[in-house]
Amino acid sequence: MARMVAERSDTIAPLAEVFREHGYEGASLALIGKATGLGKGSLYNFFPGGKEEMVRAVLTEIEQWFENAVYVPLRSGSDANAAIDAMLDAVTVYFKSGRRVCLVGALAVSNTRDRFSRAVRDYFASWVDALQAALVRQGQHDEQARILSEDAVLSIQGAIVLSRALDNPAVFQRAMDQLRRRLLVH
Amino acid sequence: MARMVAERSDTIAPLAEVFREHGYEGASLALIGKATGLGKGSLYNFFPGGKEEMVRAVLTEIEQWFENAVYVPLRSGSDANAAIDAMLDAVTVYFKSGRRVCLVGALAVSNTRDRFSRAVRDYFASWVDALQAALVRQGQHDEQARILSEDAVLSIQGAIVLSRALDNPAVFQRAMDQLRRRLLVH
DNA sequence: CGAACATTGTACTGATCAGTAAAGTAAGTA
DNA sequence: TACTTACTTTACTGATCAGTACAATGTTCG
Repeated sequence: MARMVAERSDTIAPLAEVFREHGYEGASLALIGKATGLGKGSLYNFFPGGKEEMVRAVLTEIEQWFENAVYVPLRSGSDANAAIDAMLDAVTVYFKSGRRVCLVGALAVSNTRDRFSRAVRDYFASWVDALQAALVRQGQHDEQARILSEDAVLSIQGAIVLSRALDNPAVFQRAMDQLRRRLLVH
Repeated sequence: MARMVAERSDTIAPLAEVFREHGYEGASLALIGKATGLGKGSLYNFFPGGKEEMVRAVLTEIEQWFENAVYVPLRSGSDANAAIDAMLDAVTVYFKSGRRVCLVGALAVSNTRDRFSRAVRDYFASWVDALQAALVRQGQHDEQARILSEDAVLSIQGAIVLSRALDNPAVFQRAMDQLRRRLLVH
């Protein structure tokens, strides 16, 4: 049949969006097909492991994006303060002020948690560790930096939940402002 | 057929648990039947509206529990500080230090959000408002109390996500300790 | 007793689910 | 030109989905 020369990599973004909007179970192959513009045949050609492989591909992509855009600057940026500030800007854009769900966070509270538990744990552990490293470079003690970095990551996740629940992006914005006050050295 | 004289109210608790564990879409009638010990006939006898009515019944029950155990003391308890302290104790037990998911929070990030958006919004709005009232009684300004109460509710939701993701209830505990420091007047 | 009613199990509906099989088509390559 | 490989469509599988229909049973009350 007609070839559309689709590339596997082109499917990741729409795949991510459909999993974010409908969750793992809620994202049916019909929905996935509509979102990607691909039929089942193409989908199983690119992802022989089915939905599970699709989610893993999406998680890998997300992990890489955060690694480059967030974790690397936090771990080894020349200016720790600037890296933290950039992180807060980046997540505000990435999560669209709470209008966009965090797929990894959603997986963490779903029944599919066990299936992707390692990826979920790694994502959050890397984030907390990277932020802790930046806070230590700022001059904070290890324990205090740990508490602050856990608090920051958890606040971002909670801000997504609450701003969506109240249907009010300003809640997300206020939470980010609050984090700036707590994390940045003036 | 044999009667087991089940009461509708007896089904709410197992219903809540199965929705928490599997989400709205993931909780199939087969799962629900197993959790409640009831067949489809009984389930549809008690809840003619099907799954949607079951979730609404659960949400009503949750709302009432929080109203009595948390919101009322926050809004009008004689000791605002004690009410906030009791709230933090109550949620630690209720959410089992993050091992138990918040159904309302999970609905807020799922695609079924629209269907239950009013109940979800009301739950969180009541919580934030009640906590704000307690903080104002403590002597805080309205705006600062608002920011603090949003921050507290969002931190609890985020603590559930992060402690589940890291599979570590201590994360939840540390978050509650942090909240105690921020909310309580010493 | 017997009628009205509430509760329950079973069997069914049609829709949708994830996944498979295979044939068809294009592009690249020898 | 012939062959291989990559991609796509179509049609199908059997399982499961939510929900319905209904008969069988018990309880309650006149």
